[in-house]
Amino acid sequence: MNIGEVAKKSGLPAKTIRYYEDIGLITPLRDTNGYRSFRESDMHKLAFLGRSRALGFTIEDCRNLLALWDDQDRASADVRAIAKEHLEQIERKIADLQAIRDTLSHLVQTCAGDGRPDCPILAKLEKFPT
Amino acid sequence: MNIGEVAKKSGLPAKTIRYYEDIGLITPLRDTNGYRSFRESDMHKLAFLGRSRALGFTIEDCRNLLALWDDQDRASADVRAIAKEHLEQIERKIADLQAIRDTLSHLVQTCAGDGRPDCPILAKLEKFPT
DNA sequence: ATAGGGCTTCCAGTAGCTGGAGGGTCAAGG
DNA sequence: CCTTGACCCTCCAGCTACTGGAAGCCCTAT
Repeated sequence: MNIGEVAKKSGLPAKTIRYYEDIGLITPLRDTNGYRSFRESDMHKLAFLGRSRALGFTIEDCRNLLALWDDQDRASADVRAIAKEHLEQIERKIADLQAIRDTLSHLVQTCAGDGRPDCPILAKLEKFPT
Repeated sequence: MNIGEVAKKSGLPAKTIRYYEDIGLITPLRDTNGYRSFRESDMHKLAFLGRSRALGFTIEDCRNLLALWDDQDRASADVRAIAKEHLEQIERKIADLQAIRDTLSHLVQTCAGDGRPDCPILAKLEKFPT
């Protein structure tokens, strides 16, 4: 399979696939003409990567998950630890964003949003104790 | 005021303050020895920037907010538009993260997390239709 | 032969800093 | 007067995870 086909099947841009090769996540073969030649197993890995990335795992997490995936003798605890740590990060991020959202939505609501210069948003940014 | 003092007062690292000067957000004076010399107005702007950034506004948003802040004749509608757009982005991001969190927390719950290789997390990453 | 599409590499840029090298400046203590 | 240590300076590189573009080869169809 050439990169175009793999890109279509996996949903990942060709650029991204080349990048994943660059950083050693996959190692497709090469045809005599220099074109990358993807096996089913490469395709499989790319799909795995696409899903992991869609769940917000970092590339390094993905690298580790991929290694665990390849290892038939892995302990599920290792996988779970990565996922749990990631989950906690996500939860922290959600909490942060919710706090921001609350502040911001309050500000947007109290701002007249008309032609006058008077603006509680700027007032808050000016004075709000961080 | 030297950069160290400003850093302490504003809570921003000196590196960041220099960076903000680099990209034209502030323009402190210079002493004869080459040291940056910050006025109260610079300090004030940095505090404004710190708060805007803490609310997740991009640097470009900050630049625009700062310009509006400086402009006594601004229309509050302009400020509100920036904040509202940002708020909507935040809300989208929260929704995305919540979806991820739900998937992930379900996976973490169903994974035994013991020494056995059997792992629903990897199974999901392998098969889940993106 | 030529046109098009697909493939290759390599370089640069994105956002918002952050770390470090290499060096000048200043105030206090010996 | 000299040294020490805490400042300050500039410039360059690196971080994440790609993305865009230039320059050029390959393959198929007409």
